[in-house]
Amino acid sequence: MSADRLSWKDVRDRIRDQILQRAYAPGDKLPRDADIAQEFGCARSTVQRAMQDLSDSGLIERKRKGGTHVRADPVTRATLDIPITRLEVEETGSVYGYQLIDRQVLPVPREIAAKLEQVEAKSMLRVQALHLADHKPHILEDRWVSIETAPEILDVDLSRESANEWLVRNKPYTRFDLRIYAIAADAQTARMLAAEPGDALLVIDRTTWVGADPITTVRSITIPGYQLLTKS
Amino acid sequence: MSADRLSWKDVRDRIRDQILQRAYAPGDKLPRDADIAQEFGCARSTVQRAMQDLSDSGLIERKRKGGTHVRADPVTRATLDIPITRLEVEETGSVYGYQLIDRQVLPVPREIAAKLEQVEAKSMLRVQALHLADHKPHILEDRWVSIETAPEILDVDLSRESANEWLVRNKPYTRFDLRIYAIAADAQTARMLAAEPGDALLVIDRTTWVGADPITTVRSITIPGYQLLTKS
DNA sequence: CAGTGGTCTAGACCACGCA
DNA sequence: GCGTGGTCTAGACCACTGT
Repeated sequence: MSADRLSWKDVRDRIRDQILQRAYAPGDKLPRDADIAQEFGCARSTVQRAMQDLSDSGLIERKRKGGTHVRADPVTRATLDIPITRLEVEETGSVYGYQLIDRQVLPVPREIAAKLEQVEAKSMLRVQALHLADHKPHILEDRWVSIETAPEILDVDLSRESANEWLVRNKPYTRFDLRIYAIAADAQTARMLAAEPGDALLVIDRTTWVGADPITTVRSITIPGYQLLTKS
Repeated sequence: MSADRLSWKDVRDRIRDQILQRAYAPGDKLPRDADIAQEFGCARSTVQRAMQDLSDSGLIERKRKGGTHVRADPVTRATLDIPITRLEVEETGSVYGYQLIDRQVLPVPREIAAKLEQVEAKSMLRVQALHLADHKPHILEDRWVSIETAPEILDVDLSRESANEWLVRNKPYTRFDLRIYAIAADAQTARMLAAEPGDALLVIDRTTWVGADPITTVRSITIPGYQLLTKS
């Protein structure tokens, strides 16, 4: 009934338990991988795999020559999945809808250029759109798309397909930046989202690059009551 | 000048580039690991390591027998690190401060019990406290701590050490839940945070368990303008 | 049943970083 | 320098799951 071989998850769980039970306190040094492997009777690479997982989850810190230590300053490390808005809506069983509000090629304001880490401010495509769930407002997005990096966006019929979806499917990025904050709805935003002026709204700013080239920066304003949940 | 051996990161980058350049489109099937290994002239486990990374970052999906596919519904997957509040403040170069507002053993409201996934509502320790940065309000926390799971909390001098810090250092969890949303400041909250009533505030709810036993649930209300940033 | 990813092993060498 | 984690290899077997 008992496994005669240890999997890396078994090793991980045993080490984690030892840490939770204070056999090793925060800041303490753990034995070398090789010693742990010998103690557990498994290969060193199995211990290595377990340690990698514990390190990823923020429980321990590993350094060459320095060894493995229990983190002295524990962090809560969470994973946030931000799907395409359409899928997010459909996953709750709601009907997804989409409205293009505005689409213009405009000179880029200074603060948008800064977000994209661009020195010279050229013209970009600005797209404002509303995502609907069950025919009611869900997320209002205000987006700038680089025409240099993604010229094809000019040929996309953005009244049919959201820039969100087109970009995610057609312009993969290599790097991105997310920031999350709260704003109070102004009169115009409130009208668009069918909210009251002054309502507190969660906002998600996302900027993406491919290499050093900026693709897009978007400010997604959610309806009152919207919550972000972590996966694990 | 050139590495004669491929590292798993090299393999990952080459595969990622092929995906970015549409050699494989969303939904497409990639070759078997063994074939890729042969093509690249490396061991299969090296390809496996690369694939694991791409899978973790949400670019591909892998199934036994099913093979490896480029994700048809790309997600933005971010990592969120939430440190101890004191360290978060000190990292910005500010002076950290802390004030205990209230500490009482109270019967648990129904909605708090629900958050903790508890059926019977027993008494818990409720702690309200304010974290300061440079002597100004920073985060207001409203916390419930399970006396059954963490009885030692009753002996901690919470006017000196924050429950946040004590718990993180002394009650490691095995599971947690995070939710992030926005609220408008009510009169009392505004007063505590030196904000204006109606200000939009970012709120982080965190609940932790060890096994099936609840440890604590906390609602952290941040000052106006607070931003959450992702790590990568 | 059979194909594919997941894991384990044993051994080797490398790279980083502290002394 | 030298100790420790990081990685690579080659091969084997396992486990899941589609056909």
